[in-house]
Amino acid sequence: MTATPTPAKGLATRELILEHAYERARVGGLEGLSIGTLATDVGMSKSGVFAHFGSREDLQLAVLDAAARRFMAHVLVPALSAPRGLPRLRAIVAQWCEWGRMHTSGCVLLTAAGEYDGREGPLHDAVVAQQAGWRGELEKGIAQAVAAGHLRADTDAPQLAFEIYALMLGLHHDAGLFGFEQAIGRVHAAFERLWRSWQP
Amino acid sequence: MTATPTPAKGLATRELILEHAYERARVGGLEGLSIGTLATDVGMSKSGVFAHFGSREDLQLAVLDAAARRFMAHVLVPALSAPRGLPRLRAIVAQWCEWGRMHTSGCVLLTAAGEYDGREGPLHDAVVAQQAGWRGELEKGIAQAVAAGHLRADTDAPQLAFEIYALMLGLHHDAGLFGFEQAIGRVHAAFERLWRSWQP
DNA sequence: CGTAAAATAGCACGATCGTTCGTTCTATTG
DNA sequence: CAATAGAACGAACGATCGTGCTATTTTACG
Repeated sequence: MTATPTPAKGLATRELILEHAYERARVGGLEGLSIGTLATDVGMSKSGVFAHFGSREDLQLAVLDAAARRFMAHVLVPALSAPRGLPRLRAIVAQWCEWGRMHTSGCVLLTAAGEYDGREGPLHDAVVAQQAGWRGELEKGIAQAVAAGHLRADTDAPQLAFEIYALMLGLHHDAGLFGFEQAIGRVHAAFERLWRSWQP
Repeated sequence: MTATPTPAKGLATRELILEHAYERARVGGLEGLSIGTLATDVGMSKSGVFAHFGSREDLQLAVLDAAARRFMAHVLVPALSAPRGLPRLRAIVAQWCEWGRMHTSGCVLLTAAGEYDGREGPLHDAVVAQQAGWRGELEKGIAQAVAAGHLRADTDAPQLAFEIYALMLGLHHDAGLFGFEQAIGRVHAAFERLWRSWQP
């Protein structure tokens, strides 16, 4: 069926490692990743794991990238099948909430934002680029909703995108500490108020 | 003047260690704290530092507690001199924003929430207790504003407290990644809308 | 001043860290 | 079959980790 275009067979191993690393990073963050424990997870030697990435930092970058791809595939891609404008925006939020439910025990992207927002280096740059890109997607969706007349013409897209993001941060925060069910109720209520306050 | 009731002189050393540890934890989190580097910071031996806390975990708990005390002293205490109700609530938010400006490079309390929300143990419990306590203070302030007629009588205090907290999470997130000045503008705009939507 | 207690230093331990190196195994290719 | 490239292993490295122990120094008190 799906023939591997590149003959690389050991590339599947790399993917397997990233899968385990992703789960580890959800709990302990990218900074908590260690090649030794990771090697035990996948049943390989430390040097075997190490060879796939060349350095711990490159492993962390690969995990961050994998997390971003997962997020986009789970949140943005399904929402694109909803009609442009507010419906798609609502679909994005709905998928995002579902993502939050699946990641109550920790999200790699948000954890990474907290880990590297005060430092320098490739990981910081990657986090900023990832976050800026996602914010841009949000703003694009908002602009489409404005163009479709679903939101007020004078809607401040970056402002609304910020408030949406803030609510999702609140969801993740409260879900992790106080439980998802309570948090998602608050988020839904807040979003209804938010949409209403920007409706034309 | 202020005579030390307990004769402990070396207790000042403990405070000095906590001061350095607090600064370290702002960047690297409580999980990034190491007794070795901390000892170098304060110019002591590892064992000398270690003896003040008995274990790394107790050190982390002490830093977390110190951070909470600092937060309360900087945000809640000054706001208590403002009149009850909405003015005090606004004062809390204002002081909180100022706290956020001072901690653009990382806040121990928020970092800790992200580090331990998916784990078990004393640190998790301490974080939950700290966050629940602060949320309770917010709700108390909201209830007073409702009682004073500054907010609608049917105001859902936990809901409003959640939304306030979410905006502050947004401030910290955006300030760390995209700069404080841009973020604080968005937060101010969002808060004005928020107060208005709950006014009687 | 002398003495008990607290504070700090020094040293060592087992463990783990990221990384390097040389070797072995496997599979593809000519 | 022989040659070659890639993948994984195993051992070792220097460093650092948290944590015990035992001296030694410093402080507080009678």
